[in-house]
This record gives sequence, structure tokens and C-alpha cells, in this order.
Amino acid sequence: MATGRTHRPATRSRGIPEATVARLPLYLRALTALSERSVPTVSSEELAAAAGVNSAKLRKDFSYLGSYGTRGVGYDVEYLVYQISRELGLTQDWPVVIVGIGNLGAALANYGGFASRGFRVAALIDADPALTGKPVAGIPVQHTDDLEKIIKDNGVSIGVIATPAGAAQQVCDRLVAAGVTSILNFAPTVLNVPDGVDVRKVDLSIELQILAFHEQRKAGEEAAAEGAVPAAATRPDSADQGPDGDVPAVMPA
Amino acid sequence: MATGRTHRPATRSRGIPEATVARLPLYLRALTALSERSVPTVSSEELAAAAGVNSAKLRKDFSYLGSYGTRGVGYDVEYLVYQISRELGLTQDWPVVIVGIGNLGAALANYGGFASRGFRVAALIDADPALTGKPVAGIPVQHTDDLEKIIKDNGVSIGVIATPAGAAQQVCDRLVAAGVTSILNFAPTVLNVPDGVDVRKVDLSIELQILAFHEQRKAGEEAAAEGAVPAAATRPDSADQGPDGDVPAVMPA
DNA sequence: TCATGTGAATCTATTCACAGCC
DNA sequence: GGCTGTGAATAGATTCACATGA
Repeated sequence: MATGRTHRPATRSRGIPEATVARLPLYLRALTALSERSVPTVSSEELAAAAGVNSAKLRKDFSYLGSYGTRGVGYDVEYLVYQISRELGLTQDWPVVIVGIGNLGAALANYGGFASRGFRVAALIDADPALTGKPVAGIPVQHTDDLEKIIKDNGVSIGVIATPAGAAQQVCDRLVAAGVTSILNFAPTVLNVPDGVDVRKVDLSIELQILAFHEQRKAGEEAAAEGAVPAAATRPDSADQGPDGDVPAVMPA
Repeated sequence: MATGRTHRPATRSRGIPEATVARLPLYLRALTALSERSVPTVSSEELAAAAGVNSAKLRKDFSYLGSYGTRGVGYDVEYLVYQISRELGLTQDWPVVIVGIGNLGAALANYGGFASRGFRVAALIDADPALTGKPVAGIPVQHTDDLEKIIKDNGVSIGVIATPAGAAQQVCDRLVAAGVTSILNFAPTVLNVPDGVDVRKVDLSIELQILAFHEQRKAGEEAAAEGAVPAAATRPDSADQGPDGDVPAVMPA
């Protein structure tokens, strides 16, 4: 543990940039891997490589947390793991509910990453009475009717929405009314929430569309490198795909 | 379709900011919903509200695509749907493979959003021989051994990785070697890829950790508003969660 | 000597505010 | 009159480059 400081930088955690916060979990994961291999210290260069960022960015990020490194040496792995965990609030237990136990909800319930690092699946909730009582990942599914009670009894402040798009806003409203203040949304919808509630979204089709944009650009550049064809589809298989509206349900809940 | 322009702004699509690209799918979704309700035109204000952004940002975003609106009126819904689809490369067909058909892979295969909007699940691939031939979402799972052939036969350039963390880099390397140039990674690992290959990642535990950070801050501010307790856990249920290493497998593949 | 920590410079993104056009 | 389109202003993030201190 090397540097046994007392620390506590007074006006702590004030104004850590959002971009930095979003990278802390990445650093933490890389550090945890090092910790498991019993690596005692790591340089910004090495850690940055493991986390897939450049070292200047990493050092700047850490500078917002405090001076946790040793010049000429690097960072103490265990100490950093602890500091970042604390900064992220992972030294406490966060009960989480998952609403919508379809394919995706079940996958999330089974996801090992939940159990580790401070998160605990407190309950699974679904609107389908046929699912009520059935265990998924060892946890019996409860009915949506009891949502408010479940939230309150378990002191849940983080909710995961894995329902179809059509149900998401309604579920969201009920979660918020019951006291949830952070939501991870897997449904392909924009959620409206009051101030003070954080929403993060995970959207498969958005990610794919972003990739498609870059793919198209690559194809266009190849063509440009050869010559001609200024602004049209370049791939031979360019076809007009079926109609189909968007707003696809994630899965039946 | 209102404005029947010829368009094609010469040096098109040059330098659309990444942040704008990431929002285009959002606009497209909102526009598609309007289109289904047969709404003919929409103002930046209305569309921005539907997409969950502010109108200045939306107008600026659209300005990178060209001048597709009408002053004093707004935007023609159908026309914009087409322009954004084209910009994103969704007027062509993108065959996609999913590697790792566990809980999550199956959820993705069943996800309706794939089929719509230009993406087609060309193949499902898994390393488990017991799965080979079994249909998931109506598509028979193929064995990893045939990965290269599958990629080439189908002209796949976009791959989705839903394997455990330990297998992800290896799968990634094979996909890239076989010609895939865009990867959507659900495994909790940093993937190393050569230049010219795009990777986007979807990471549940990172999202949760970011939410936990903000939750903790909220709790801290509440406490501060009352007085005292400068920098410690505030929740009554603050507990030191079990040890457990990170790097959790998404599911068996 | 070596790698951190950080001001300064740069690049990117957002917001403002209004000219331009329907 | 009303809404788009966009320069200019601001805010935020990244990168540079080096002083600082173990």
C-alpha cells in the first residue's frame, strides 16, 4: 500500500469533469486486473495502454481526484483501486431493480458484472403475470403492481429499464415517483424525467447506426482513392431495405 | 415530400462532427415516429423536444448536413428522414454477425431494431458445439470454426461481440482479419484493433458505475444541505460489499 | 533520473443571438 | 411574424510540454 496518507482533500470531488467520470470505471477495471496479478505499482503509460487511452489524459483525470501517484515511480495499484472505488461510490452497496424480464432483462439479471463492485440485484419486475414467481438468475420475478413497495422496501435508488419502448416512460414515471433517482434505460426511447434524476441510455440501434455512418465513409473514401463516384452508394449490394417503422421493442416484457 | 430539390452538396458529408453523428439516429427515430403519425412538417423546437435535445443544437446539427429546412415553416418530415438515413448509410443493407450466443447474444438476435433500418443479422456464431445448428430467433447458430468463411461469404463488415471478456480480443482479431471493419463490443474489455477499424462499446457495468457516482454526489449534497458529514458514506445501508474480481463474463458463449 | 502533476495551447462541442428568408 | 441557418461567444475536453519532486 506504500503511501499511507491521511488525505481527504477538503473540498473533495468538486467538479470532476463528466468525461473523467466516464473513464474512471475503465481505469478501475484495468487496475483490478493488475491487482489480481499482484502487480504493486503501475505507470501512467502502462495503465493508459491497458485502459485504451493516452497517458496525458489519464494523468489529467487522476489529477482531479488528488495527487495519488509518486513522481519517478507511478501509482500504487491497491491504493488507486480504493480511491477510485470510493470516488465512484462503490464502497457502498447499491440495490438495483430490473424492470422488464424478457430476453434482455434476463441477460442483465445473469450478468456477472452486477454482483461485483457494489451492485446487487434487489428485485426483478415484469408486467406479465405468467412470469411472476418464476426465478430468473435465482431471483423470483415480481409483478409490476408491487413496484412501488419493492422500491421502498429495498431502498432502491437505481433502476434498469429493459421493457419495450412503449412501456418505458410509464415504468420510468413510476420508478421516479417511488424514489428512484438514477435510471439505466435499454428501451429505445427518450425518457422524460424531472430535474435531479439521472438517465443513461444504452441503445443498440443507435450504436449500429453510428458504425454504419463510418462504414459508409470508409467505402466512399476507398472509391474516391480509386477515382470518380462523388456522392452515391458505393457498395455493389446497395439495396432499398424493407419499409418497417422504427421504435422496435427490445423484447416482450 | 414538399421541397423537391436536386441537392447533392458537392463535397458532401465532409467533417460532420462526431457528436452530431451520434445524435442523428435520435433525430431519425423521432422523425420516424412523426412520419408514422403522418405529420408533414416539424419545427426545430418540436423535433428537439421529441429527441431530448435543445433546438439550437439540433439546428446546428442539421446545418452540417445541408439546408434542409424552410424558414418560417420548419422541416419536411419525409424529406429529412430520407436525408438522415442516407447520411447514416441506412439506405443500403448492412449484414451483421453476432458472435457469442449466450443470454445477451440471443437477446440481441431477437432484438427488433436489428431487422429495421438497414441491418440484417447474417449469421449467429458461437464456440459451443452444442449450440451449432440450433435456431435462435429463427437463425441457426454456426460454429466459430467457420467464422472467416461466414464473414467472407456474406460480405460482412460489421460484427457484434457478445462473448465473455476472455474470448473477446481473440474473436475481434479473427473478425478483423476476415475483413470486418466495425465492431460493436458488449464484452467488458478494451479491444485492440488496427487503424481503420471502428469499435464502439456497450458496457453495463460502466454505465452503472457512472450512475453510482452521481447518486453518491446527490446523497452527499443532501447531507451537506443538512450540515456536517463532510466526506463519508451517507446512506444508512453503507456496507463493504464482498470482494470479487471484476472482469465479469457477460454470459457463457 | 524518471514519471507525475499541471499550466497553457489547442481542439471540439454547445449555446447565444440575430440576420436572412419564406 | 416566425423559424431556419449560422457567425461569434462560451464552455468543455484533450493534448502539449515542462517544472516539480520523489
